[in-house]
Amino acid sequence: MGRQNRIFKDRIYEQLSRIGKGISSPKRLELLEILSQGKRTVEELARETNLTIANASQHLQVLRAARLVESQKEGLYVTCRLADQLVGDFLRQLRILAENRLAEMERISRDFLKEKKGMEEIDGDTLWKRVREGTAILLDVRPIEEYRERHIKGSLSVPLKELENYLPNLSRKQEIAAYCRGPYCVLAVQAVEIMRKKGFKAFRLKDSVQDWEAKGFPVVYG
Amino acid sequence: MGRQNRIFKDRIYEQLSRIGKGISSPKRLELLEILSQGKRTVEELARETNLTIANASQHLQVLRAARLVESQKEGLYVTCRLADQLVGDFLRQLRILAENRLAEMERISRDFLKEKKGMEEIDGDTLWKRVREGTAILLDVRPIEEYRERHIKGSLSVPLKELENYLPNLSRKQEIAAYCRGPYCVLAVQAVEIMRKKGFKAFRLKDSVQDWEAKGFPVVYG
DNA sequence: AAAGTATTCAATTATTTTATTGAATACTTT
DNA sequence: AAAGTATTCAATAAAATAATTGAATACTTT
Repeated sequence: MGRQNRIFKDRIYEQLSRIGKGISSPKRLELLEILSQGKRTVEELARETNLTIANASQHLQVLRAARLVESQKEGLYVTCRLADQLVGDFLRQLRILAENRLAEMERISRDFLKEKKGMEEIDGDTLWKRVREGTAILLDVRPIEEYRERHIKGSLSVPLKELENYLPNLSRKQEIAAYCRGPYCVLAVQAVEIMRKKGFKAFRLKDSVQDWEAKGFPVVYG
Repeated sequence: MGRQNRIFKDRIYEQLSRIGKGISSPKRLELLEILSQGKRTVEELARETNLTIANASQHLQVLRAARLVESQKEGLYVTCRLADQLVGDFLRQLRILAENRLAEMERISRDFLKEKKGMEEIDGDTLWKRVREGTAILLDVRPIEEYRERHIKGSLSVPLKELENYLPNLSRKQEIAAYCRGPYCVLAVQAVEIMRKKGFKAFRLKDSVQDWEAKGFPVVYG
């Protein structure tokens, strides 16, 4: 096939594999998923992923080498962010591919959610209609900064930590849906459990803001 | 965050990383790209990628473990194929992400193509208009089986190996575009070089059939 | 300027992945 | 049934990656 051609191909696929290497470790994928919600310091990332700081820093270097993540010093901390909107889209594609191809994905979710109530698939059209009509209420249970960055139109920011305090403002007659960072973030699951225990009609919306937007529903950018 | 939650996340990201591992090796990416054009035997794959058969077989096992590739014994050979249309789409996304994020991609291509003529970006709309009008001709220089699987509407199958024989049927007055498996396949580059040497007005279309289809142009399935 | 703190670097060890080789397996053809 | 061939398995060595620790760096605050 020609030596030059071989060298060319090897070089190109070498480059493509940089991105593959970036997403070949579970911890790096978790870091990326967190960053898809907004910027974070190395310290925050380490805490959220159960990594030591040195270890998180090392993984972040791999992600920077793959040009998936950018970071800069801001005051005392180094803050990291996804390098591009495209990276977030690509991660969503990866998730969709995995859900389609890897039967284990669904099994793991089912095992985790079994016996938990209110975790059934929610139909977006119905939910959005009810939120608009005011017959259902939609809570964004992520930290407030993430809500400020972008959130589902019509949703209320009630970070999980403040949910208990917020409950008096909610009615037990109304349907309440909670969402967070997506199907593998557990904030909404926890929120629904808390509300169900206290007798609220709570449901979980699996979607992230980006999923919701991809389905054609409206999103508010901060 | 709760032990159960941590275990859940670790399991999910472990699964996602299976796909990441699949695409973390240059050779596996090359195998996948070949398979995106249609099924192949292990032997053919090994030959096209410059791998030993045992080595190719091992990489293919990794790809099967990631559920990206499926294979079955057909007569004397094991034939492999992409497990799903989604896999091909995902690979295209990866390529697009790499082209956007990794400056090296363009540099490597430019270095490879430098001093080669007829490799400039071709505008799809103009090309398609000319092909329709008959003022330009479009050659598919891949092996005929790939053409039969799917090809750009209006294109003619002239596998690279048969190009020399086919040249008498072509006019030096007409514009001739050649395409193959995509921007990192060198068949069209070689075809254009051959034709240019003999005085034909040849150009290269970088797109694969799938790229062409994604841009909204018509494709014929076999 | 000194002290304090967040982050990265460097070195080590453990683990995983890759390439290579030869043997084993499974199917075809004769 | 025997011979032939394509593919995979198994074992090994080489290479790359991951986690851990302590030291070094760079910025802030006092």
